[in-house]
Amino acid sequence: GGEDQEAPALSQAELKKQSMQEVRRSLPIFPYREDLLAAIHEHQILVIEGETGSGKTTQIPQYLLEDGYTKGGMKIGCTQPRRVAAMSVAARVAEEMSVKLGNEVGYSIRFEDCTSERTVLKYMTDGMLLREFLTEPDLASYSVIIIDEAHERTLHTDILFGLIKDIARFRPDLKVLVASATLDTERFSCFFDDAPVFRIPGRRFPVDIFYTKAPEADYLEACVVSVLQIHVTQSPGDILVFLTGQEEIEACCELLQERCRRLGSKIAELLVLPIYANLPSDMQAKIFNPTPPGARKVVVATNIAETSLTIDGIIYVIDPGFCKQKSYNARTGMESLIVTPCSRASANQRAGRAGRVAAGKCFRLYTAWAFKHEMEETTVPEIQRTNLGNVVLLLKSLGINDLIHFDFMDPPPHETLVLALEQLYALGALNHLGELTKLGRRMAELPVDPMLSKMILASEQYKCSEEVLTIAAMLSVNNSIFYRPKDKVVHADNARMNFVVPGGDHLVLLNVYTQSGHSTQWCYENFIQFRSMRRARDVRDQLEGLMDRIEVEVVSSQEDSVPIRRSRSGYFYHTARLSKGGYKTVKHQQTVYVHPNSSLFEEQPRWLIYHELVFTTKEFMRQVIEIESSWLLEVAPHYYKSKELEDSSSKKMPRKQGKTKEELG
DNA sequence: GAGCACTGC
Repeated sequence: GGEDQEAPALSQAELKKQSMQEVRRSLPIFPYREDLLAAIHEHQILVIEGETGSGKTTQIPQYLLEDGYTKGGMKIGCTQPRRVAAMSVAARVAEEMSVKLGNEVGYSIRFEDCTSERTVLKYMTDGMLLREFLTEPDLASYSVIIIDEAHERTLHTDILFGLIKDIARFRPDLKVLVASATLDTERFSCFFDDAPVFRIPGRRFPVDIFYTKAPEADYLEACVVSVLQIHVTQSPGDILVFLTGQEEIEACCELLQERCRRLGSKIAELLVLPIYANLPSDMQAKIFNPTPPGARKVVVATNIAETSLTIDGIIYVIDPGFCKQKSYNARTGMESLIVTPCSRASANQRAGRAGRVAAGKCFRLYTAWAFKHEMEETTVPEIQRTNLGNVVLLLKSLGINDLIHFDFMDPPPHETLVLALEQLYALGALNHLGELTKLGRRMAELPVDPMLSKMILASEQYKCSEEVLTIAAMLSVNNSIFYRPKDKVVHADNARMNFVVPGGDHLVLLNVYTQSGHSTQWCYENFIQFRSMRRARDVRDQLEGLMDRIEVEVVSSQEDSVPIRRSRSGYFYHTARLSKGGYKTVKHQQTVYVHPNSSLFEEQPRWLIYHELVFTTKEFMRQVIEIESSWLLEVAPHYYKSKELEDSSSKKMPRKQGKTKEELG
């Protein structure tokens, strides 16, 4: 001993805290801290234009907290379009504040609430905040709401715009921040009654953009050639190629591998890696492995690499300028997924992926003229491309009766709203005045499409809610449950055949779920997508948890499929009858076909109900179940005239059947 | 006999 100790050395934790504060102070947003707080103090609504890497998402809530906006336990809420972002940003902020995640800083996403009584900084998905309106219509527990990534214009964000603008009028103490990338901030400002725009620069490297001199006839081939050219002529750095879907990506990867094989040792090693959302996780993870020295990595991706994930080391981007986009035709109720030219905003986002670590280059496989004249400025917002049944039900249950005049930033097509209202009326969720019924109120509690929630509520009377909950969960998993890799098509189809039971696809799905071991091993052996099964189980658990609140008893019909199929007739809007060559929808006499993947593809029953109508090569009904036409009159006498249900192809049908119309009134 | 962009409650 005997040594004089001066001030005690800083502990590990304190050192870490200090360096973290240094990082915070080095962010581009830091010099703007005081001005930003002053602007927020002065204005109720502020649009914040901040590029990626400015630090706005992690810092602004902390600045507000430091400035006293959480006094008295008031919360600061910040929405994100994606679950992963909400989780990871919350974790980062908790670390910066040296608190345990879930205490002062937390997040809330579907299936997972990581918040507590103490939580004052709450990150959440935009859909989650939308649901919160149901329990707290004025958001009274919040002092600030931040809508982040507003430029993405997700369906939920767009609805939030209208609702928040409305409550801001009678809650002058509520601060609203709309944060967006450099895009369209004027439009946001205009929508929010000329709210001022506060600009924060980002930290990005320059990206040189190159166009082709003439349009490319075959963009897949052009991609392959460009990759090889970059590989041979350009300095080190990985390549990111944007294609539209799995099939294209597989084809591109195969072509690249084949040409590299042919060139052999004449060129350096090229690692070719595909990435798309449906790719099994272990294969997805490969894109993040560091590139070995001397080699080059090329990642061939869908739009997933545009926003959802970032790959380090990308210096070169190849952009053919196309993407797959969903659209919805409200006149026919049909969805389609079509390859379309992407927007200029999307093209710029793609190019930006080349400038995250160093200066980069983007090769656009179209002409500068096409960029300027043939591409739309921004992508059509989701609200204008989708079925709105769910959203309309939610807004109705928030007491918004006049949806036609709701303050949408970009209103959906009139027909989409009308069809949604019509269907809700037909389901009994709305009365003839367009007001929510008791049934509608119960339906709104369930986070599924109205026709699925109707099915769940109908199952009560047929005593088969246990089974119907499972079917609803399986149907709301939009991906195919069945895994069908190209090289094992026969095995996969055999595995699938093992699950087939009579009655229709819904019963097959029920069978898969019932037999499922839910383990990765079981799924792998049975050619079932593990991720889809896990999701179905999560959805089912959530729905089952809500049954108490809507007063539905969870009971099983055991082996009997009739009650299950009867519950399904809640889907009477989606009825089709066999007619020569295919089917005709009962309501619009539209010609449609059973999807070849359906278990009823060969049986062709006289009457069936389909889950969805999708246009690909033909008008296909996906997920169909056999029913009896008499059930339809039972569940929807107000909707069907018995004449429509007469079976003209059957000579056995007695003519007096038509009288039931009068009998049913 | 066809085929699955991406999110989210």
